[in-house]
Order: sequence, then C-alpha cells, then structure tokens
Amino acid sequence: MNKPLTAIENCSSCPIRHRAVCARCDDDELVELNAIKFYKSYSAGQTIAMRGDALDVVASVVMGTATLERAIEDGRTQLVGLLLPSDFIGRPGRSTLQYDVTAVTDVTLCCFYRKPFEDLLVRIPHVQERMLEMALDELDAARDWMLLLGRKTAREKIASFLMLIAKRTVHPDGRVLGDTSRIELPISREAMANFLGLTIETVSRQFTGLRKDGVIELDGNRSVIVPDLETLLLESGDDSDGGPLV
Amino acid sequence: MNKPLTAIENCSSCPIRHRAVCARCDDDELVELNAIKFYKSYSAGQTIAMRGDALDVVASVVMGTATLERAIEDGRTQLVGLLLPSDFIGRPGRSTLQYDVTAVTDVTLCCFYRKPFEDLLVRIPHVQERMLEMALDELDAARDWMLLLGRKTAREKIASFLMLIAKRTVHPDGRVLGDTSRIELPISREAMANFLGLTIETVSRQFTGLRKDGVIELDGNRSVIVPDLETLLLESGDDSDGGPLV
DNA sequence: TGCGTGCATTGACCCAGATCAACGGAGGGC
DNA sequence: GCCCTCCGTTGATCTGGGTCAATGCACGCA
Repeated sequence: MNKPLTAIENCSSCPIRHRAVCARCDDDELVELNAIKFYKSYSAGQTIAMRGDALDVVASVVMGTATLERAIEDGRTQLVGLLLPSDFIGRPGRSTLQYDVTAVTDVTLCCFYRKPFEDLLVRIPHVQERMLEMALDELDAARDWMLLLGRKTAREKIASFLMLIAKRTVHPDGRVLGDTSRIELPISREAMANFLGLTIETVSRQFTGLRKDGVIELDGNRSVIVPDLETLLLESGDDSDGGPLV
Repeated sequence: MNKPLTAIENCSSCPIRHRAVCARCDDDELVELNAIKFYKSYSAGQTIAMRGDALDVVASVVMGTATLERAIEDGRTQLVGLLLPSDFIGRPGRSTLQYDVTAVTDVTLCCFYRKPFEDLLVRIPHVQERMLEMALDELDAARDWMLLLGRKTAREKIASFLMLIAKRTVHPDGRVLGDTSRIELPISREAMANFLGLTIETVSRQFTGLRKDGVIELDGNRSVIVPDLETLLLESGDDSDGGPLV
C-alpha cells in the first residue's frame, strides 16, 4: 500500500507518531491527519502566540523549546509549561489561548487546523483517547510542579529542575537518562527563575552552591555535568518510588 | 419511554449530568452508565485513598469537600486539588493513584467501576470528549494555581483563594456569585495553608490584616463576609479580563 | 463546673530568598 | 583592535514570611 505518507512518516518527533497517538492509526487515518497538517518555524525569542489570541490551530513541538507563560501586569511572570519536542500546544474545544507562548530556541511546530482536528477526534476514538491521556499526564506534571512551587527550597527546586530535564532528554542514540550525565539546559537563567518561582540571582547562587558542594559541575552556561545522579536526586527532595515519571 | 433512570436522574451533582457530559446521552446510554455506578459515603477526616493505592474506580463528588494532596516525607504537604461537588477523581487509563485523597467534610461520591467506564468511553465519543474537556479545564486551573504559588504574595494568595471559593460556590437558589457576599470556607486554616504554600500562622495573620483593612469581615472561623467583591478582586493580583473562570 | 483537646490567633525573633548594585566575560558589529 | 550589549555571577543589605512559643476560644465530656 503506497499512500503518500512521507511527510507524516518523517515527522518522527510529532506526538501523533512519537508519543504513539497514531501507533494505532491505519493508513487511511494517517492520510487524513496528513491532509490537515503543516509545519511552521519560529526563531529564538519570537512570540508564537499571546494570551487572548484566537487560536485556530493546535500543534505539537517537533524541534526546539518553547515556553508557556502567565504574567501579572506588574511584570511578575510564571512559567506554566515547558514545551519540549513531542509536547502539545492548544486545546481542542477552546478557541482562545490562555497563555503566552514563546520560542526560546528556534522552534518547528507541526500544526493542525483546529476545526478539522476536532472533527477527526470524534471520528477516531483512539486519537481522542490519546489526547485525554496526554492531558492527564500534563495534569500530573502540573501537580508535581505545584508541590515544587509551594513547598520546596531554592536548592531543591534547582535539583528537581535538573532531574526533570535529565529525565525528559532523549539522547541521539535514543537512550533516556544514559550514563552520560551531562544535562543541556534548554532555557536561560531568567526562564529557570520564572519556572521555579525564584529570582535569577537565587538561581545563580544555587548553581554555585551545588557546584561548590560537588553535586554538579558547570560547563559554560547551558551545560551541567552530574557526577552522580543519585546525589542530585537526594537534593531534589523527591521521594518518588523511582517509578517512571516521563 | 420508561426506563429505570431514577437513580442517575437524581444524581444532580454528578458531573455526568451536572457538568453536561450526559446532556447528550440518550436513554440507552444512561442505562449503561447507571449499570456501572454506585454511591459511597465518607465521613469528615476520613482517608478516601492513598498514593500508590490500586484504583479500580473513578468517581465524581456529589456532596461535600475532599482534597488531593502530595507530601514529602519530612511532613511538608501541598494540596494539589480541591474537590468540590461535580469534580472528578481518578483517571481513566491509569490504575494507581498519584495522590492522597481525604474527605474534609462528609463526602458522597458517585463511583464508576474503572474498566467498564473506560470501555464506555470508547463506545460513546461525547463522554470521552467531555472527559477531555474536564481534564483541560483542570489543567488551566492548575496553571493559574502555579502562578499563585510561584509569584503571589501571602495577601494576594488569600484574596485569590477567597475569590476562587466565591466563584465556585453555587448558592441554594442556583446563583453563582450572588449579591450575598458571604463566603463559606470549605477547609480549615491548615488546609488553606497547604493549598497556598503558606503556614497556618501566615494565613491567620493575613485574614487579620484583611479584616483590619476593611476588605473582609469574619463570622466565626469558616465564614467570611465580603462587603465589596471588587476590592477583594483587586487584592488578589488577578488581571483576568473578568471573563468566566470556573 | 471544670477540664481536656483541637483549632485559631497573636507576639517575638530569625532566616531564606528578594532587592539593589557592581562586576565579568562572551560574542558581534564595525 | 574597540566598544557595546546581553547574560550571568557575586556582594551587601533588607524583608516577607517562617519558626517557636504563648494564649484564646469553642466544644464535648465527666
């Protein structure tokens, strides 16, 4: 069966394949998805969408890093989502965006027109099911994040963040959490501060503190080497049973 | 058509009706739902379920208030969900619970056996759709909550919490946010502290402060009178465009 | 009527992290 | 080469909210 699936086949980071929404799609369904999808790129620093914008597409991150932010007028800003490859933006069933979306590196999105995507969800139950699963996973992540924001110390917040990035990083060879204990930070100190509910000065001081205590080594501003991940985990205040966290 | 729908018809606070999942269910579908559902009650203070418990039911709150909590071993606790009537507990597709669920008042749940409920989701797309919508609403709420935890002052946190409860309260006559500006607090000072990432002492001091400044009046420990909701809204630090939040 | 227990309030003090300010180093344009 | 800008680090100081401790108050129970 040779149908024109190349574009979507090649979209290996697209959640529709990568996170297995469509592991169960048959060829006809893939063609349908393919028909309503297009790619769009943004350069680092660019605003992808702003709170209140009408949103007639949903999208998934193929490449790069974007952030979801909520701000108060006086400038205080809280990051409420970190969008890495395979993460989903937008919500079927709501037409305006609640948050500011910004590209922090160059970003490529795989977009779907919202209306036909919604129609498709009704027709193909297992895609709908996958959307629900993704939303609930995000909800769990948001709740862990709430524990971090409400109850953890600055040092624990930094350690937790490093563990989070380490766990989410997929190495070129496909491994996750490999013995290469190098963590590439996808965001700036400022974005980290907004992620963790801290100031950039405190973030910086905690990095210095962890370095002086031998928990981490710094290699430039965006690269952290962790001699022993177990030590870092202890610092994070997480008592998770070691189960898979995503 | 006289089918035995009385039980589910009477379950007016059940989200399956109340939040309109099944506004679109036909009689046969209601019978199906009815077949896998049962009620369960808990008394105030009782643990409904603990983190790690196997979870073979999903449920919605019919009456009372329950909390979803995440704790670290040293005792620090963060409330990650406040479950009021019509809220949903549990997630289709995952068998173990991530959080502690506690009844803070007497609680009645409308429970569905998870497996048949999941089967039903696949068969009845608009219920699946409603589940997704509810999950995404919760996600939005969680993100606003993250802004509160990460960036708001103690006073703003208290004011935001009061606004949240006011907005979610449905008065006996069906009105929401009526001119009766009395807010009944569903939880103790301790639970509020764990909700807001504060200590009970700080919660208490902020209540006193708001009272001394004439923003609120206290009537016992569980009842707050707000002369002017607009003033309270200003204190909350929310710049929401006044749109419906819920 | 007094006592115990569990919440809430208040006071005194302290400290983690914010704030304000100076400095350093890596590009990048010319 | 030089300068400029952006980002991160470090230092000095301040303060909001935490900590520790005492007190108040309502309710149940004997």
